Amino acid sequence: MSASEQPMRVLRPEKTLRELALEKMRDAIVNMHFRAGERLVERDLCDQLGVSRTIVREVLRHLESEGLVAIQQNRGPIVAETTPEEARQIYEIRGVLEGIAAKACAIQKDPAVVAELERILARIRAAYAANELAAVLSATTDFYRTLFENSGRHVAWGIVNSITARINHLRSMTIKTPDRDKQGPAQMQKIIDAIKAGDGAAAYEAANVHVTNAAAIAEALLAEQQGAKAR
Amino acid sequence: MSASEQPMRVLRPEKTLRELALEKMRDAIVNMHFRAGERLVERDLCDQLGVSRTIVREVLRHLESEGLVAIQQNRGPIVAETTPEEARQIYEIRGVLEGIAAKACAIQKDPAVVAELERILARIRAAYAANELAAVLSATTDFYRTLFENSGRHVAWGIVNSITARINHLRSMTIKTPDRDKQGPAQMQKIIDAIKAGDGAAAYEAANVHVTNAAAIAEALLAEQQGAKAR
DNA sequence: CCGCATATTATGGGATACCATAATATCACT
DNA sequence: AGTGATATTATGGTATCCCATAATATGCGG
Repeated sequence: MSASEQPMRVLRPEKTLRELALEKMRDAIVNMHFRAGERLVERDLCDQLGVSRTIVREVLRHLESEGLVAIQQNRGPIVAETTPEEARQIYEIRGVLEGIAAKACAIQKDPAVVAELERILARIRAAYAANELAAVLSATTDFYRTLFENSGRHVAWGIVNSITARINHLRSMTIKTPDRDKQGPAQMQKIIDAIKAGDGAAAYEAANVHVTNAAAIAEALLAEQQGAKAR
Repeated sequence: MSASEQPMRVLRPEKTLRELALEKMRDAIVNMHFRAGERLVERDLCDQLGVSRTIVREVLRHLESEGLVAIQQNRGPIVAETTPEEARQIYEIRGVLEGIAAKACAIQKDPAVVAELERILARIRAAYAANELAAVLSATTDFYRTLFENSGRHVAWGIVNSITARINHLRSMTIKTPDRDKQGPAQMQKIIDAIKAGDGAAAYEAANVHVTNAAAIAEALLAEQQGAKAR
């Protein structure tokens, strides 16, 4: 059969308007094109996105369930503010979830995955060296995605992805921290080493340490901000 | 002051129609008033819920983001089916999240929380004895809610709550299993004991074991079903 | 000029009616 | 029987309504 290799399916990427609007809005919020706490007036968003109010409302509801938008009684949606305490909780959750993904990878011990992770880590180091912080962030996301998807942890990846969006501003701050360009990659290397060794417990630990470390940096930065404000 | 104790606030539970519809729909799906995979025709739901299509659409979108509804290209929403593999992942996630909540409780070691947990566990035992399975489920949910909320893990509780909805049918099956009426409460007692002793690691382990056990039972039941179908 | 009551406006919550299109079902013809 | 044309159903999406309420502006009496 000529079609046995390539299943010849006619795929259609045709996303709905709603999905496009959702991505645009999520992107806008995550990249802070709105101030935290800013009101999101439905009719204004209709103009800005060029879609009807129906769509805007569906999108806002969706983002609410992701925690990026908060809807207050009779006042409508605003950009959700993530408190330091919530950020702490989010880092804690990421710590254990990334831990189990890393552990699962270690147990599988797939050389292809190890190679992929090493390629991505090289990209991260290069991005740090070139001081391209956006590239650091996206490559780091790739690193974790690889961990999750290759161990079949799709549900967990969905959760991590969703909650990480709420602390994106902290992520971009932590990677700018002095020495993080060495510490971060070093910790990720440990994850890879543990996977290569097939050591599940060590992989869990290494992934957990990496997140816990980022959490500590973020907490320090927030405390500093708080201090500066009180001054 | 006569009003000092009871702050005399005129609270308004005034939920929006949308929220009411959302709860009704979620309830209907979780309690399997729809078959898995069944199409959810918007206009029909309008009639059944007595609300406009606007609301129904927002609700369906919301439930999609919770994973209870799946929306397929140009065919509209259907009741999402949770595969055995997804169920496995969900149990794994619950295992670690309930673990960290239990651990946090153990570190706090609050006698009031311990007392509360023991009250709830007594209710669970009573419900098992009376063979009131719905009461077992709701009390078990209370047990875990107590663990999460009293350790301030609100974000994690939200996640657990949401993913647990997707395996509700398995939950009601596992608690019917022979011996689960003894094993389950015994494992929960271990969690309480560890908290009482302030032993974080033991509390994590006990909570994790409880969930892992439920997962194993569910997996066995699913395998059995599969076998029966193939017969 | 201040305090209060009263418009006014902005906006959300919700409902309808409508259109275009895709998927499906029906049917008629050869 | 199988092909093609047609009708039906339902989604994706839009445009407007209406009403209730929160915030703001306005105005008036002292």
